[in-house]
Amino acid sequence: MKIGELSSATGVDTDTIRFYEKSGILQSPSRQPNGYRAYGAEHVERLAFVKHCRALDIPLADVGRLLNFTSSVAEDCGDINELIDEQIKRVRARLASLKALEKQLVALRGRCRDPHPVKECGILSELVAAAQGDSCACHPA
Amino acid sequence: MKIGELSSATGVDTDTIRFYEKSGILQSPSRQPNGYRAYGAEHVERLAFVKHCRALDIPLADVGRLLNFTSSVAEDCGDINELIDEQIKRVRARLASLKALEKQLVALRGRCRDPHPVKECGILSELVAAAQGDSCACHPA
DNA sequence: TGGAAACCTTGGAGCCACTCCAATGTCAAG
DNA sequence: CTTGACATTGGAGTGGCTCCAAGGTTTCCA
Repeated sequence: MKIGELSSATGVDTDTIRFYEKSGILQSPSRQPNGYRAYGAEHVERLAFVKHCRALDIPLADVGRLLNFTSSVAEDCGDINELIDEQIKRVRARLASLKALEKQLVALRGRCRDPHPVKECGILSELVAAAQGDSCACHPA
Repeated sequence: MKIGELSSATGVDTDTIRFYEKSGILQSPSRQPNGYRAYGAEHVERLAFVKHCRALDIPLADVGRLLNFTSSVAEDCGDINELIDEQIKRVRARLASLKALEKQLVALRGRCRDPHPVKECGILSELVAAAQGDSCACHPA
């Protein structure tokens, strides 16, 4: 199985596959006589695992740790729980800050309903006012 | 005003200030005889503007465009509205995908309530199953 | 006055997870 | 025999910083 075939089997770009290999997430496959990478079913599975984890936005370093777990004989999976819990925490923190951000942007946008001369643009004057230390619609006290 | 003073006046790191200068967001200030950067009130204001925009997660390139608007004589501010609207769109798209992601992670986490042997870990078997093409708790059909 | 600590300078590397590119080599179809 | 699709490598670019090393300058305190 060549890299392009692995790519279309998994939906992961060839560049990304090579990148994963270089960063140690995927083991280097054996080579065909012409130098082409030769993959097997186990690579498809491993790469699909990585892809699924990345779809969950799990950092590559943590994906590597999970891959180790799959072949480890560790006593219990407390570390796995912890890893996922941390991921949930990260996502929730980002969600909270994005929600706040959306509010701020909508408030800012509300300062300027229709196009008019730049000098009268509420958005720009909000931003300038904020820069001058005044209170602003987007970041109310 | 030295770079450290500008930094504490605005709460922007000195490295970041130099980075902004290098990327053309802030103009190069004049220099003191000893080579130190010499800033004035206008720099404080401009940098505070940038900081505020960045707090709104507006990309640096767009911040640059906004800075141009503040000193431009453009006819109307339609471009500004558009820029902010795009930013809102980006934030909302990211919000939606993060919400989905949170659901998926929580579902995944639910597969493993308490620590137990790795072989029985619901999280890991979910991820492996997903990698094998089976349906998974985190990405239901 | 001396010496330490705190500042400043530059250039460059590192972060994350890719993504794109150029130059070159290999192979299958028509 | 050519064309096109694939493969290889190494390296640069993305965004927005952040950190570092190796040096120069200034400030503070005993």
